[in-house]
Amino acid sequence: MKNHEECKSHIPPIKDVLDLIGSKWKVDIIIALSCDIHRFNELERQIEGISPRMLSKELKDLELNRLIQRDEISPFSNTFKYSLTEHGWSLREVFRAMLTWGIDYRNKVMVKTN
Amino acid sequence: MKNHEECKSHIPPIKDVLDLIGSKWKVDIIIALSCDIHRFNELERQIEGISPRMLSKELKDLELNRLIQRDEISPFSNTFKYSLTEHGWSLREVFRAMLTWGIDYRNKVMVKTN
DNA sequence: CGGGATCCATCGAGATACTG
DNA sequence: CAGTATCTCGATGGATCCCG
Repeated sequence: MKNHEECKSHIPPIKDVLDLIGSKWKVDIIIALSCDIHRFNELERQIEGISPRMLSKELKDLELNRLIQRDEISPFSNTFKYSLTEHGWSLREVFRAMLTWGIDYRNKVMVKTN
Repeated sequence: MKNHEECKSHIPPIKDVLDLIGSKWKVDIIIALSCDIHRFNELERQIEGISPRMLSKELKDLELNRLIQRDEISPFSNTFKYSLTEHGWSLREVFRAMLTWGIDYRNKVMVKTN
C-alpha cells in the first residue's frame, strides 16, 4: 500500500479523463466517430435524442480538447467532417477497460442509482 | 470497422461506469479507500474541500452500487469503516487505464475546458 | 464520532425556433 | 447542410447548523 500523497497524485489525471468524456453525449459522439459517422447531420440522426445545440456544443468541446478535428470536405463546400485525432483514438483503450468492467458489473450487480 | 449497431451496444456499459464514478467526489473517495483510509472523519480530513453532507451522500451511492461496504468496527461501538468491495477493487484496472491516458494527455495537450 | 436537515446558487441540458 | 439563439427547469453541489 502506498502513502496517501502518492495516491492523491493519481486523482488529477483521472479527473481529466472524466472531464473530457463525462458529459452527457461525449461517449456517444466518440463512438459514432470511431464507427465511421462523420457528418453533423449523420451524427444528429444516429445519436438518438441529441439536439443540434448539444451536438454542436459537445463537438466544440471535443475539438478544443484535441480529441476530434473538423475539416472541410472540399474547399468552399460548406460541408465538414469530424474525425478522431490520434488522442481521440488512443482513448479506445480507456473505453475498452470501461467496457469490460461495465459488462462484468452489469452481469453481477446492476443496482442503478437513477 | 464495425456496423453502428454493434458500436452502439458498447455505449451503455461505458455510461454505467461514468454514472458510477463520474460525480464530483467518487474518484477521491475510491482512491482514498484504496489507500487505507477507512473512517468517515479520516476521509473528511483527507479529501480536501468535501463537506460531510457530500461525503455521506457519495458513500451511500457507492454502497448502494456495491462498490464499497460499511461495517461497524466492533459491536455497538458506533464507529464504522468503509472499504472497497471486490467490485470496487476491480475498478482499479479502469483507473489504471485512465491514469495512463490522462498522464499522457497532460504531457501532450492540456487545453482545459474549465 | 458519524452523520442528518435545510436552504440556496449554479449549471447542465432539454425544447423550440431560427439562420447563412 | 451545419449550425445559433433563447428560454426554461431540474439536478448537483455548496454552506451552515443541528443531532444522538
